[in-house]
Amino acid sequence: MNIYDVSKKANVSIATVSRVLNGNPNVSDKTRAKVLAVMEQLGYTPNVFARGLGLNTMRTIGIMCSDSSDLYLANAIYYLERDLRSNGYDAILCCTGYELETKQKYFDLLCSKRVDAIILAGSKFVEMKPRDNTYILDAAAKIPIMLVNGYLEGENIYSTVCDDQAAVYQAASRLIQSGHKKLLYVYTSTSYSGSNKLQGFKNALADAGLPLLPEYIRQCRKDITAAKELFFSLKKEGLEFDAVIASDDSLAAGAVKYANTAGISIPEELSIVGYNNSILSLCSDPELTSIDSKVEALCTTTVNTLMGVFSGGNVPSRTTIAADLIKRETTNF
Amino acid sequence: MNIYDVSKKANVSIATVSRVLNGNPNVSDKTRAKVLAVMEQLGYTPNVFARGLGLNTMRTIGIMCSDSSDLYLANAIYYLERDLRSNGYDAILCCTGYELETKQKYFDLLCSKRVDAIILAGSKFVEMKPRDNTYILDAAAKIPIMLVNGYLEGENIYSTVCDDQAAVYQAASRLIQSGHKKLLYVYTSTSYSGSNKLQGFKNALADAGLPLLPEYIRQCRKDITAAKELFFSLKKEGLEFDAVIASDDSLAAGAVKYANTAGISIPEELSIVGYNNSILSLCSDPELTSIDSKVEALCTTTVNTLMGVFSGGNVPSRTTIAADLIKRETTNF
DNA sequence: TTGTACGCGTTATCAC
DNA sequence: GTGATAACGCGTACAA
Repeated sequence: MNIYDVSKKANVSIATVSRVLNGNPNVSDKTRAKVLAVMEQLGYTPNVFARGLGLNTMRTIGIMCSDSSDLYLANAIYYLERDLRSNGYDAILCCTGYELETKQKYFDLLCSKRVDAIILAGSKFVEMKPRDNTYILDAAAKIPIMLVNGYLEGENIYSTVCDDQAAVYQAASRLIQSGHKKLLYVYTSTSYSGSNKLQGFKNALADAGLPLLPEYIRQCRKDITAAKELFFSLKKEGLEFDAVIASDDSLAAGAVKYANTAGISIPEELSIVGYNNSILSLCSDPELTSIDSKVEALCTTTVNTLMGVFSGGNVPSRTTIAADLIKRETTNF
Repeated sequence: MNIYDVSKKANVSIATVSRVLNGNPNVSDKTRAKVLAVMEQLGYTPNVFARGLGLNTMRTIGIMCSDSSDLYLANAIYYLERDLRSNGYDAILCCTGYELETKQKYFDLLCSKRVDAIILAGSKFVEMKPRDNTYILDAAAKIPIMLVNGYLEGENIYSTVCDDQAAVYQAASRLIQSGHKKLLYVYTSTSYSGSNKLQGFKNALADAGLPLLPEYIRQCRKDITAAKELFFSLKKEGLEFDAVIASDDSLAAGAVKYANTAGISIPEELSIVGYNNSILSLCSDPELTSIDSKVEALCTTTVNTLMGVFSGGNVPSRTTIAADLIKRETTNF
């Protein structure tokens, strides 16, 4: 079942069939109707491989993420796929894990699959050492590379980021304004996004004239139980804190469980702010005040930018989107 | 940059290059080394479209799910992609939403993309009315259809399911044995998986000689807050219950929040069992006893079965995997 | 062990 | 407005 069968049955050439297929206006209405009827009758579908061979594109985008079961990334993938599809593109998903070597390997793999672009979801792809990013720059020589909530400068590389720094700055400032003096910042990673959040925290303290004490900045695995234990051990250390800002809801959820267990009242004795406005912020009791990092907007913008790149438009290499502070029960502002 | 360039530079024919490419043993070591060197030097990658055109396969599997940001499905997608890739297959992701019409549309779309098989993740694809499933049966005439935690009988259709019925039966029986008399069952949907769970509940009551009261079987949106409100309204109705079995952790999490708010002690006054052993079971306080539906095993088995189908092996059209009851803090067994 | 020639199903470029 | 034909790049009989 191919274009020849259709052309034969419709008494036209394959060129005409192809024209009908691709909406070329240079076909008479009569011929078009005839061809369409035959296609319908034969249940003909064009072969995407042959088409890909000629056009050298399959209208397919590679999406890379470290772990599609991560709450944030799962949402990102959902929105990316949805928006790509509504633009007529398929998404090939590729979960790379966290090691540089496998990330590079999968990157090459996607390139060799002739995807039309690669979207890097999450801030885990840009490495600290510039030379560890050359594989991305190399790929950008061939196809557009889109970063969702990550930033890398380079030709044919486009970033859409959330203004994490401003968001954390705002949250910390709010806490300080409402009387908190001992803010604890807990974070999971030092990625692009992670270091921006931390910077926002530092700036807020500085602008409020509060001291920046290293023991009030702690790292923790992205794990509710691990976070809970961290807070208990901090308490044991004798560290006093009246507010927690977490770089991820899971850590904030751990803080809630810690406070509930230790008999510390929220938000009277301890205020807590999470990040990502995930399902965990609704599952926690009391519910988490959390920073909404606007995944959907980030993804939609990324896809729109990509479409702009395809159509040769002049698109910004970097777009920043403001976060939202969602107030719930773990803060009194 | 194609196979001709390589053959020219290596002074061999394209056939030889092709043989090297595909690991054909009929090439002398010397020639092979020469060709490989040239490939390396030119940075040559075979064109997948041309290859796909000849072989009529791109080693790509379509994964369909209703919503990739759903906790359960996000995990399923992760494992499916991982296992497919380790078998040398790519995964095209397709989130269909919940409407039959769009599901059908995306199904056709994937078929027209000439994927080698379609994996249906989650039990939301098999409809109650048999005629609403004909689109799946039709597709199965062309390519294998794999169901993850859903069941449909038909040629070239393979199901891997979790024994939900036995799992709920066991949980309910345990609750009854430990002295509970008024078990409330809350569920989200009446899919294949959903009706099995319910049947397990009914059987447990029957085998224990307890009455089956319709007011003790309630439906609720998959939403923590909605669930919490449901329990409050049931209490207001005057319904008494000493145990809750939920078809999803989100409903169980709602039950925990209800009990905490209403001052009901867990598990002394109210025992709660969730389903899926998701992150919510760890976020709840106390942590949820939950049924682990073994997503990873389900996915691995699905992919293995699919590989069996491809290699022409005799594979079972239906595989059942036992669930695990993970005991935590919301039950006293 | 190696090479030649054709088929795969499109799209695009001509000529008419 | 339509038709013939040449790419597109690879796999693979078949021949040597």
